[in-house]
Amino acid sequence: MAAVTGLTRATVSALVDDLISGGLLTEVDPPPRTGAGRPAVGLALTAAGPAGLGLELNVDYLAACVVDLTGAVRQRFVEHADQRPSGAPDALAALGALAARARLAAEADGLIVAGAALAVPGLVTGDGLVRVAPNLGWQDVDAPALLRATPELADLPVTVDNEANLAALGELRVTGGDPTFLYVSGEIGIGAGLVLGGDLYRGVRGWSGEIGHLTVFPDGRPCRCGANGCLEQYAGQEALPGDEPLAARALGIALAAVVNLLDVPVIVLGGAYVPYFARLREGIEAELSRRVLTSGLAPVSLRAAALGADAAMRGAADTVIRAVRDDPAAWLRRS
Amino acid sequence: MAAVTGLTRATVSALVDDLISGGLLTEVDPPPRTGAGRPAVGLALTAAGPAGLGLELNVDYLAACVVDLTGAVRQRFVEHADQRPSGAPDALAALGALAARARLAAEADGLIVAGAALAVPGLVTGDGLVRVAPNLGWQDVDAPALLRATPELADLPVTVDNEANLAALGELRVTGGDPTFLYVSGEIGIGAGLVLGGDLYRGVRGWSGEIGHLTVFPDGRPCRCGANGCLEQYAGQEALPGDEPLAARALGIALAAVVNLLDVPVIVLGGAYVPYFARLREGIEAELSRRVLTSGLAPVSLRAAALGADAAMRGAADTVIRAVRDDPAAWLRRS
DNA sequence: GTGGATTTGTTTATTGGTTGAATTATTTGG
DNA sequence: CCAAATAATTCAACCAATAAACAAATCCAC
Repeated sequence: MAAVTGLTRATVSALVDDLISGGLLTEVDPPPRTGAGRPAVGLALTAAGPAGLGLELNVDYLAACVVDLTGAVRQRFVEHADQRPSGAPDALAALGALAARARLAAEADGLIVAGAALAVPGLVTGDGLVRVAPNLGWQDVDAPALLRATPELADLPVTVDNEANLAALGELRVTGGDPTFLYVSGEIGIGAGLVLGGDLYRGVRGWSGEIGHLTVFPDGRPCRCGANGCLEQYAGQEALPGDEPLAARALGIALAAVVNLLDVPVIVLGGAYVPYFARLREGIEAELSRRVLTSGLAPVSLRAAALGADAAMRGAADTVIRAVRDDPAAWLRRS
Repeated sequence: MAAVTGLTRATVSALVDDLISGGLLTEVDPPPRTGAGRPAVGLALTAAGPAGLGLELNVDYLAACVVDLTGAVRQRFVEHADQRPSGAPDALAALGALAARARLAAEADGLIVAGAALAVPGLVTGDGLVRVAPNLGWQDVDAPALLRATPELADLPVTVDNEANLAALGELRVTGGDPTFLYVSGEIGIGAGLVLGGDLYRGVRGWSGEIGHLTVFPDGRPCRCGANGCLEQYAGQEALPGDEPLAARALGIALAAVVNLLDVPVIVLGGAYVPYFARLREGIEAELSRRVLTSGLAPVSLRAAALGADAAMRGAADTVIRAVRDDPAAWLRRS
């Protein structure tokens, strides 16, 4: 560890001691030997320390999970039900009940839930206000306040973010490899989460990733947003089943724009695109190689998401874990 | 300063002393009084310390300037000549001669040139290799090596970057206000520089900003890149004069894509677009308000660049200055 | 086996940069 | 002219990291 961080061994020892006594690290069996010398002590993130509560409220389901420091899913609850008729207060109360069950089960298991993060399909401001969630029929909903109305969650810090953004983070955690990629989530609408150098790019106001409304055919089909020819009208969950070649062409045109603009080397298709991936791939790649200026220098890599419908809630839980991991001293002060 | 940084006054004094004795700060007249108490000592970046050499090699001109720590342009040389027939070695030798004149004049004036940065219209890798510069006819040119062949520049660290990227940085320096914006440079081709939170986003391989090849009309005019309907074919310097309404529509469609994707609140049009701005504005804004999903929540601000043709070389010089400013201790160790 | 080489981890004194409290300096306002 | 206010410096104390020596635990060669 000293070699990796550039710190001296003495410093690393002191810091590791703090993390062990603070319950963030545990000593485990030593790693396999590599040659002569005293064997190193194995270190691992503890499975019994702080954990993150990941929540998702989507059009047709509620979900809650608890993920520990090692990234393992320790609790998982999903409830399928159309949330559109409920209205925001009832929907968030139902999610609160689910979240409370997940939290209590996790804490009975020795975990300490450090915070919660909520994924919603809509535009969210930095303080958790859901400005618009078209497919839920929401407008200006104070989601953290409604969620904390559940007594068992009243003491938890709650953040809210767009569903595609958090799904992208969930994917990042799993893939490990590429720290820069675009995650495209095909649901009723089409959202995207942009991960640049391992960090989610949210935009100045948190409204980035609205790839569903990129113009593909300027005089094309009218969209419910008021414009014409939006990607969503050709590659959304409703347009997709009938006409995969057109959907692939539209996706390819939109994704080529992203790559030309941002030099993103990897694109991950998630949500409803996963089962269609084999049928879409060739058509998308044809447009990418034709329209991306640098495709001759380095091809764009296209793949299906590794996580399924859990991606957003996993990513949500991960933001909580990540906050602890990025500033463990703050967590130690808190305990 | 202590209040702003959160450091104690004692610490600030010590650091400021170092910067003054190192020749980066000077004491100036005190700021206007605000009430009782001992007046504060005024501090300003010194005009006689390190400076940046900003260079630009473009299709029809060469340019060099020296900018001091305060941001003032202390030397400026421009030479108009078509660079396409010359070839890379001759063009860079001519630019080297111009740069040497600028450097010598600046150093006679008490400045110390800390480094050079070069703007070129092409795709550049992280180590300064120009992979492709289509409008110059260049391919795989080691620009730093060719530039340092000029004896007076042999000792300077040289970086190379895309012209639109550096122009965006130049504009950032001047505007001061918005730390997140897209700069669109209309030349023979169309390039863009993306400034996110005060930092230039270059992409994984440094190939971001190729907005000229965003697809606007998928079955439209053939482009020299091999695709159809690229923005460049409708809003490039050659297509522009005839048909401003079409150009504005094409630009609006492409810029709406950028805003939907990245939530960028400000767009700056530079280069050849500056004289056309009044004629393009209305058409672009119409498309933006129609096609940007969040245009109802917060309108996109559109304006013409403040710097003219000097933007790229000013931005280039600024990268050198910025390196000193961001790590003054490294500069002090060097001297 | 035994001893040297090798690697890991701890101990110790030292360093460098920051803090906090007290002190000095310089102005305004009554 | 004095009190209040603000600015800047001095100096002892502290903290985190360093460097170097030392102790511990293993492999390997003989």
